Amino acid sequence: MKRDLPKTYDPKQSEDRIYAGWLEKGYFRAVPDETREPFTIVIPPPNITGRLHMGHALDNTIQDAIIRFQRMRGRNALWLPGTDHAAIATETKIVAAMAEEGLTKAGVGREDFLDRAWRWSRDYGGAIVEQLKKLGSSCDWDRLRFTMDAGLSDAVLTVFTRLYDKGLIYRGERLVNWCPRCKTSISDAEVEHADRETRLWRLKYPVNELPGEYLEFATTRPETMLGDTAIAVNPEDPRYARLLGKTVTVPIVDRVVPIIADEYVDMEFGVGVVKITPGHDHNDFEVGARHSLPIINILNDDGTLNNLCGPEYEGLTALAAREKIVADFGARGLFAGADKYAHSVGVHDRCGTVVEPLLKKQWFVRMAPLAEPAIEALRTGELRFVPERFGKIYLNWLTNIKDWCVSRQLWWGHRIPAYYCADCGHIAVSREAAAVCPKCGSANVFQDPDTLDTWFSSALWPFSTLGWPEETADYKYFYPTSVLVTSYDIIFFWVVRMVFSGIEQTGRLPFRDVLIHGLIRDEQGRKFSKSLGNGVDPLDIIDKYGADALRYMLITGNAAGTDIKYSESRLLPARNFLNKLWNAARFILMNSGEETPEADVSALTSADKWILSRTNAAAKGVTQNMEAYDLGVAAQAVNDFIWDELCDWYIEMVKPRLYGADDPTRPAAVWTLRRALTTALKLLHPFAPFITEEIFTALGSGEGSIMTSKWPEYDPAYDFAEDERDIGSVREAIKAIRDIRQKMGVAPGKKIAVVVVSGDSHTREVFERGAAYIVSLGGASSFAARADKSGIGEDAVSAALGGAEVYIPLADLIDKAKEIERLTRELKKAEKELALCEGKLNNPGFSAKAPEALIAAERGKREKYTRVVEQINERIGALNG
RNA sequence: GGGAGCAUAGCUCAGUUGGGAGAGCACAUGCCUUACAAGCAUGGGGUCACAGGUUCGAGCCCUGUUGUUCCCACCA
Repeated sequence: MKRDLPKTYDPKQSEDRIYAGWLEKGYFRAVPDETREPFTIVIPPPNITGRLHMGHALDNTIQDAIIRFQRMRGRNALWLPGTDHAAIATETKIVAAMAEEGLTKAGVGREDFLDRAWRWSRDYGGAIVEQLKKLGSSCDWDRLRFTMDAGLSDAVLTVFTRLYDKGLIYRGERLVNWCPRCKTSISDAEVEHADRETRLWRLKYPVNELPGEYLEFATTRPETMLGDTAIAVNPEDPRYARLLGKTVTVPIVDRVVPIIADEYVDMEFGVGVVKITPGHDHNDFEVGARHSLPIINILNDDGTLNNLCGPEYEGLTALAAREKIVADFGARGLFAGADKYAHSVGVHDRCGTVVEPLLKKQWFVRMAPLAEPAIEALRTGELRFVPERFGKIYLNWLTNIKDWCVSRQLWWGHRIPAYYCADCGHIAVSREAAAVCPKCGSANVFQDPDTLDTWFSSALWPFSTLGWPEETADYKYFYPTSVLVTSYDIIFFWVVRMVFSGIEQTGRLPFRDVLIHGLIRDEQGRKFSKSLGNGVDPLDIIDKYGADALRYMLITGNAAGTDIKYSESRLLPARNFLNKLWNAARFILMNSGEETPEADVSALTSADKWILSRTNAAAKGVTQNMEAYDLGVAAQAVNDFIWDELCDWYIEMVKPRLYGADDPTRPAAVWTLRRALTTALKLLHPFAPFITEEIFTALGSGEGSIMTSKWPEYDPAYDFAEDERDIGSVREAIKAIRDIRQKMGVAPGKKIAVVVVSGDSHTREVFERGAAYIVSLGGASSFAARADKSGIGEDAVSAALGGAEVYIPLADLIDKAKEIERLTRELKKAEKELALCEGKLNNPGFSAKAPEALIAAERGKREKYTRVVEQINERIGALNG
């Protein structure tokens, strides 16, 4: 296999085999070891609702790159995988699947439904694990966790009861966001706002104390008037001062309600009058609380009107009721008009249904005391976001936080451990099911039917996965974790909740660093979504280009926290780069033979020292960037090193030495090639694990797997600054030769002489590449000796010295070329200015009408730039001469 | 209303102690040169959105303006 590598790299031949090998060797496994420092990442658990998408591929590529880097650096690296039960998302999917069989939740019952949900979670959870493996993820699969595992559920119970005992969880009747389709409450974070085109209706209520007078108001939701318990104006509003304290009658339900004054009413908006419906609007609820207004709920759980609305309205949908109300008002002469109006409405992020504020008894987490230490952690710098700006978003949200509604009217999830006594009404919250009421002894107790918000369990993920609340060895050793990697869209949902849960429950931050990445979008910048049909399956891409190419594409050309516009064309440069590496490896294997020359610094040529020094620099740069989480810059640095320096320069330079089988410097070249390549492979391994392993094995370094090999650190023994400068000079010289030919007007075929500071193979390199003659720093004899050694030949030497057209020391040459370049730019600029003022002066309208001062100024400019152009031309001429 | 981004080559984007304006793709020219045409060599292409300021020096720091994206809140 060593010699017969194919011309193009085929990932399919390698990836599955290599991954199986890693698994077999147990390289992903991590166990506590007090002699080593841990490095821990917990995976953001994917939802078991379906297959992984490109966003997951990005998220997990970043994590794998970091964990592989740390593992190679000697840390005891654990990447803990798992999946999330995704309560509402999964339940919605299962309900939809059941509907196709003609089944409903109520029809099959709770137990049967949960059976289906468990089957679902096993099927999809398994598929997700397979996808992660295809990507090359080096997770410790023995530790695979699921948010509904026994251990994790136990953690949920512990946290819920603890918070309850501390008074941080309470049950209360509040306006919650109610999804009439999913028939559950949802948290504020689950409500999205969407712009809708609607109408602003103007309606009137008769004022009871002043017959014939009406109070006009505006509303976007006429149907809620059935639940009105007041009508409000601004206390400062002179138009309505005389009406305060009087009452109006709400028609249809014939309810007499007061006219009240409240700051909340904006005098500028509409006619400055608002109907107050405390049962169906958050602002109205607060107004109602201030004025002790009754609260009337007019809706059923499915969003239709209930029996408080009278027989004509009961059962109607809100939309149907709206039309009927408007018609009714019209019939009573209480309709004052309607205007087109665009405003935003809250919709459920999972199903897009318009959310109804409804009065419900729900469980809440008291946020103020929990938010405080989470805010403090960021302020003190103990918690760090990368990039930093996401810290501001985190703070902004935490400082405005409201209590978190955690109960959901769903079956799939962690059931709330609250037990109600049907006889005395006592509520007991405990880890164990209560058989009898602890207060009255009645056996007539039942558990709360609701479950917890899915984020309640994910909030515990960094420690519940490690065995907490037990003080396990894993928990003690691997917690707190090192870095959390996720996208910015779940900072509110998840990151914040992990932070305050970690602080509250474990007394420590769950992680120090939070690395935030962006979202993957399509070529038009749109999110991937089912409805747009623009989704891409990472597995298809892996099948076509290989996992390495996908990973490499996702990492490069992107800074942390910014979105990536995905297009398949971005895979090509990644694939091409990996193929370049593949062929460099082929070349080295073809030429290295069986021998493994020892390192002997004295035998190394300048070129060898140069690439070793550059290798060293690459290792240093990549390491620094990896530590700073600048993965894109790190990957680019590896790319530049491999392609530009190793392939385009060193391999080209070293070819003559390799082709001459008895060249005395050949072993040094082979040794250097292998060392440079090996280092490059290691630096690339976090991003492209498969191809690097394949080549590493083929090289037969004796280090075993690249996964467990030692990360290349900066090594002062291979820092050859002088040789770096030398080759740098050669490279400059080659570029300069072309420059000087063009810019100094050396005729084609004419010879130029260039001084370089170095000898042997570089001289030859300059000679061949530049198609020019070269004199080295030591003068004629030195050049002759070196030219002879490098095989240029005596004829060429004499030609170089005798027939040179131009002779300039290298440093001057470079400076001069740059100076000429600069002058040329200035010349262009001056010529442009000159043309501009000449254009003005030649314009007859300008000379006739413009003020004299302006014309004089333009003349001055013309004179100035004419002189400047002249001067620059002179200087360029002098340099060329 | 509050907040955070973005604006750099035709396209997609990198670019932190402030000093060289860059990469990939595309384009042009010449090459199947014994690792690689998924390649090599060379080249053209820039008002770093605009206007000020600080500085010896600004793509980068400060102020303002314009355009654009996203997040949060939301006036019936």
